Amino acid sequence: MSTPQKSPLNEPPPGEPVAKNKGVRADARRNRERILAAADQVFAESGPGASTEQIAAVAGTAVGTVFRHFPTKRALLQAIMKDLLCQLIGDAEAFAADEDPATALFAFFTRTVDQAARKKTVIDLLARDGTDVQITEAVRSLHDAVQSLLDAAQAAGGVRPTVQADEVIALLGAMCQATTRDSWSSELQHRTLAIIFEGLAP
Amino acid sequence: MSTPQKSPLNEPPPGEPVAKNKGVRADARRNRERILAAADQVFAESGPGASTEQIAAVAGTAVGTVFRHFPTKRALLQAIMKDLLCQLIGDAEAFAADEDPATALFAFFTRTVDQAARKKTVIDLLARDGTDVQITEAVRSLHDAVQSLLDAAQAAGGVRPTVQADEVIALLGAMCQATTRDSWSSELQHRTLAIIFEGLAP
DNA sequence: TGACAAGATGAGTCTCCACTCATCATCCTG
DNA sequence: CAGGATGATGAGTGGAGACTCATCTTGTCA
Repeated sequence: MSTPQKSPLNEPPPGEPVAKNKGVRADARRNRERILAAADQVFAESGPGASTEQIAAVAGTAVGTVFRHFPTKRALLQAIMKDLLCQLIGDAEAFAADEDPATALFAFFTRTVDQAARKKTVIDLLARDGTDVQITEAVRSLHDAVQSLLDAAQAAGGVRPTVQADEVIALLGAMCQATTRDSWSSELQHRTLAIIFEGLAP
Repeated sequence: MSTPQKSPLNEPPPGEPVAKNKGVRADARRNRERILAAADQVFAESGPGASTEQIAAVAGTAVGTVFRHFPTKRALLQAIMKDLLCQLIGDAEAFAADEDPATALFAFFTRTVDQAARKKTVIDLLARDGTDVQITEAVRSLHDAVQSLLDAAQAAGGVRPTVQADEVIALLGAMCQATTRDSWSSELQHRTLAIIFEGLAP
């Protein structure tokens, strides 16, 4: 009962934007990355039902290692979802910068749905919020990003002014789930998107 | 090894539209109904993850009885999905008869999504087809029903002529899944539907 | 380089759930 | 109303998967 049983290691207080995680051993950091990558891949292929063992196998570690880094399967899922959200937000900003405002929103929409068809994980991401503070926070950021895209598009006359951001996000989530669950032909997917875009247009 | 081990009992050859199931004992028929009702309720509340034991409890039977009637959890799910599909088709026909063609499609659409918000089962129903011949067949019927609704609406000038039935069904499925998974406010739900209807309009 | 703490390992535990079967109850027919 | 057949029962089986922990390995720092 000397109690040096376990050191958390899961998410050290976010000192800074991943500030090189000072006292953490090099192999530990490496493993964490591998596990994250493996989980991303496995969840993408098999959905959230995939087993931890499977992830460990792909990562080339033992199960215990996975659980050392992420105390719960749920925690692992959340970590990935957070990453994905950040990537989505990045996409949104990129489109806002590159495309003209009238099409940036549509381009972002299409891109996201396309990706969802491959990454089954994105499902729960846009749908469920009641998971974690950090996730909820990331969702808010996404909302903001979509809001900007929408504002610009409306200012440019590309989208009807009465449309609101939560409606866009709702539609986005719905389409992501749908393309994921059963695989529409990409042709059907695009025809369906076209209808939605028509509904958003002035 | 005298082998009177088991009599199937699950879905006797569809002699006629449920022709009173001749040789079937009365309590058996009663139990089948109870189980079906219980499963409908439980799956609606807890999603397809609900355990068979739970369903048996609600039905007031033993697990064994459930498995006597439906050899597999999947089979039970399919039976319910089939019922639901039939009900949907009935709805579609009712709306086609009552409403004017331009709005019948939209009314049916709204009704279905509203119901889905309550019945979690409808999700997999409209999404996944690769389950069973009978289901696939029922899905085809639904497709036909929507097709009629759509044809009439287009003839009446209520829907853009380029819209196709599979697109409508895809949108319908997507919205059902979405409202089901996390509960939008019914207000958001209707605003979102409005956008889609706008997209379908000429 | 040696020593020790941080980390990795993986067999084992625990829980949950779909499904089975020997036995008992009920229906129905003659 | 008797007796056989059909159906109901529910403890038991098997398997899957999340999570643990005693033990071994390795990175790191003096």
